[in-house]
Amino acid sequence: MSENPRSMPAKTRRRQLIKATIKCIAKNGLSGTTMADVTSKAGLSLGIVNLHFETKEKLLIETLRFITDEYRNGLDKIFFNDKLSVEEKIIAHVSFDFSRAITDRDKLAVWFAFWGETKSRPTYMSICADYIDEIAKNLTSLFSTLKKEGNYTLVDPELVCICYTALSDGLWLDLLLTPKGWDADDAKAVAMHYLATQFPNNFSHIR
Amino acid sequence: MSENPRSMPAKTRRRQLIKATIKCIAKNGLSGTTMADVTSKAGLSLGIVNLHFETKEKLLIETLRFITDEYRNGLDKIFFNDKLSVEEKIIAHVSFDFSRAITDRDKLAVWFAFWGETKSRPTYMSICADYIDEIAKNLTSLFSTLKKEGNYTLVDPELVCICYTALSDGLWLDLLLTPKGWDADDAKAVAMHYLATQFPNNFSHIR
DNA sequence: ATTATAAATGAATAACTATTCATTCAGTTT
DNA sequence: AAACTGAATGAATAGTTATTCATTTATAAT
Repeated sequence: MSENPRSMPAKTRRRQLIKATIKCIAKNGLSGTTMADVTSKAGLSLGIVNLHFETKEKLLIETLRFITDEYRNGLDKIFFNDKLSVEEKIIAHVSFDFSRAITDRDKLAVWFAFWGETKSRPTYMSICADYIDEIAKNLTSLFSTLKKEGNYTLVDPELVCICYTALSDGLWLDLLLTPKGWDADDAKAVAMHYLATQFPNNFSHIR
Repeated sequence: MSENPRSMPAKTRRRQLIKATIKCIAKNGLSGTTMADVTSKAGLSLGIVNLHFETKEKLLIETLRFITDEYRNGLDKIFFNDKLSVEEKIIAHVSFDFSRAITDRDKLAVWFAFWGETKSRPTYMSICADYIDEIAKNLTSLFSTLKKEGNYTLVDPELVCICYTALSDGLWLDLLLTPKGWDADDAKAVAMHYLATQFPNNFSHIR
């Protein structure tokens, strides 16, 4: 237990507990996750969650926020990277969506656990609504720019953004539910296949 | 309470309880649904769930099966309808996916409640795995036939099936989460937009 | 009309789990 | 080294909820 000295900075402990919570949610679901589970998985004592998060509900919300921030920050780094062309940004966006960090089963389970639990949906929406909107705007503007640059006169950037977003949600669900014989690279190929229908000169034949 | 005579056929009571369960899951989530909630929503007494379903878990499973069967049966009627052309069958499939009966918010909430709850996922998979596979096979064969009939040499029917299925899953999630300004007809239009990219001679300009 | 059968009830029980807080302990200051 | 500080512990508490089952009630059979 050299990993667990008696005393640690609060941030470290909080992160340690959030990591344990992600694993517990993935194994037992939101409501199946007990304080005893989380703390024992973290190798700590039962009372420590209340010390650092006050309530179970707040621990769960912070766990969602952790994953949410990770996703938003990853995409922001791509959107605001001046060294990338529009085409490269879109490819980077898709690669990120189906990267190891995002398609990690435990983390996917947390997303869908919150989406499936109506009780926490209002809270979820208030956490996510803004950044979902921001991501949609950014992605739409990328499609819009590529439309101009590539003379794709028939493309509807907003529609493509909605379709791509729904498609990736559905592919994440597949990755979560499907036990074997299907991985993040396969899912990414499906997403690229759709983009190739809209921007054939940019995305066809890309593996 | 003329709706609730003291004694009723078991099937009627079971269906009555399942209907109430769907509403409760939509309002409070899987684990937030209590026996007291369900029975009072059904206007019956607390003990009746145990009488008809033995346990809460079995009631939840039967509720999932009810919705599952409804979906499968609806699609089967389309697939095995000899009077429809392949094109008509595909359109009917999409129309069904985004029909009132399927995009009912309460029912969508039940789907995602189960997908989000890892604990019941093995049970869920055993209920759904077979028919999911069957639906995929049927849909793929429709795309395959349309490819031949329409001389769409570049289309990959299996890929289109996977992509359409993921897309509709994602659109259902949007319908569940998005509060306003977006309905089943909008979602259907997105799905048709994708099919039009693959079979432009059949599905373009269809509202 | 009387008895038999099955459905339905809901108070009582048993099990589970979030939360509290008095106590313990490690590291720091004086 | 003695006193202090705050992080960490975990037994005890309080609240919730699935499940049981003795009793009640409606319907069917004789």
